[in-house]
Amino acid sequence: MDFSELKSVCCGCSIRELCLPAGLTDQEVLLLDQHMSHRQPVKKGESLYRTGDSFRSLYAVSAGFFKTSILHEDGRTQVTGFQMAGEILGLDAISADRHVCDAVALEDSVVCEVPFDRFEELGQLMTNLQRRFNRTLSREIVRDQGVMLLLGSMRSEERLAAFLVNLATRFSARKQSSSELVLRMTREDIGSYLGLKLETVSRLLSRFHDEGMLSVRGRNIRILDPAGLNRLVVSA
Amino acid sequence: MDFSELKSVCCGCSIRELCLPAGLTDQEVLLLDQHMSHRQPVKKGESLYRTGDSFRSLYAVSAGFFKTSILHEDGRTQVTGFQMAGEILGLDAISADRHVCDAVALEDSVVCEVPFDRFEELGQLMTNLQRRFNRTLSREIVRDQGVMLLLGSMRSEERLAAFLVNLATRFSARKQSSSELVLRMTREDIGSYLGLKLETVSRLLSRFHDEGMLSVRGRNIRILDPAGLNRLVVSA
DNA sequence: TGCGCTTTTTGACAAATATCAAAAAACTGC
DNA sequence: GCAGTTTTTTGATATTTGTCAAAAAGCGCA
Repeated sequence: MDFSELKSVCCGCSIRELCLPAGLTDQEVLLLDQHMSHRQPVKKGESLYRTGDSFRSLYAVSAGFFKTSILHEDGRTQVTGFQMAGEILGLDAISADRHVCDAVALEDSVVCEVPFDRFEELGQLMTNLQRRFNRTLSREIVRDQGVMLLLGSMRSEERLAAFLVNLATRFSARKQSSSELVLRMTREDIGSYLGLKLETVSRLLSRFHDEGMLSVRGRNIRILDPAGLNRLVVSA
Repeated sequence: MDFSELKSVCCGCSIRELCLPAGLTDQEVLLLDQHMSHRQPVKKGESLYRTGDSFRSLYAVSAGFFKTSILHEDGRTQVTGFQMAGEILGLDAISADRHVCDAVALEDSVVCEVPFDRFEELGQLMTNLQRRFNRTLSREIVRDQGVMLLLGSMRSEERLAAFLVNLATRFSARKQSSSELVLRMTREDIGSYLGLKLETVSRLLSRFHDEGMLSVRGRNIRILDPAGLNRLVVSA
């Protein structure tokens, strides 16, 4: 997808995404978006924000793909998530009015920027909006705890299987194929997210391939045996 | 501390804790607490709530100590956190109106229960309250991401050191000794939280003890070399 | 198209952590 | 204070994952 195409993709989406599943009408959403949100392209490799930046806005990903990562003093980094269209960036910055992670586009992307002070004002006026937003924040907590489970009690093959199943599920929720994945991140990014070294990720992908569970060609992955993958996640 | 003592400890604390650092006056807090929150003792070993319970209230820990854990289908569990006086339980349940973890008291404890529907109404009326609460939720996200960093990129000794430093810091913020820790959880709980086996936790404690960094007598731990511990966390 | 850089794969080996087992210590209820 | 249970410690060994290295594949750009 090239950049000029992306510019026409974005719709009145940011408020909707911040508060989905919404109780607002389409007209309300559209109205709000027009007044509050600002579409913004981010090129592959660029940072949307960096650790330490002061916090002004949340961002809804309209198109593209991001990763977020935190830095340890000694230079090690931990990828904390991958965000695709319809997902929100910046929730962790509300806490201290300062971004505490880096958000980097892994492909040419578009975000809708929502100034947080105006969003908060609006929440005061619209009960429903605020309620949805509380849920959005809580959902992120639940997601993070799922990652803790993954990192704290799964073995490497289960982690990778869970990661692939999760990606496939999110793609299919966005009406993209759930068996044909194009990874936007490196093996190192995946490894960081899963608490594994890149070589381990590579070996596991090769093994899943050899076992007929996946077809792996670089970053193009086809899931051949979804049930088998799921079995690894649930029981193995 | 026995139970009858605990009953006299709780003050008008729940709203304050939900929204600290607060912009409300003491009188406001007291007023709100009297109308909205309900003090409740929880005996050691009892569950405050369980996975699947429907969500009605948040809880501020007034006194005592809790752990939260999530269950994997196959019976494995992952401890997601330990909560002490002044900390909040239940934020993850807002997402789906249902608790997604178990909260168990690790000693006789007291919580302040805050019915969430009434709290939300109040947030609509008091801008400041809602703003504080957004931050509280975001702070939990940041905390969880810190655990991801710990689980995803630290080695066992760094994890344990980070855990001890974190506990000590939280105790001292509550004006308790930061060098004299009485662990309320088992080695297995610690291991689950840190993504390690209980034997590994035990061995590491013994090693820190032998190296003169800690004095370990069962669950009584004295930190003899805080700087050494910190060095492990930051750079090792 | 081809050159240089980054990413990925694979192998051999090393290190970290888990597993299994058994004894010691601590706690619980009476 | 004692008997039974749970928790903790420690040792010997196994397994998993990481480290180092080198070649292959893929990608960006002149």
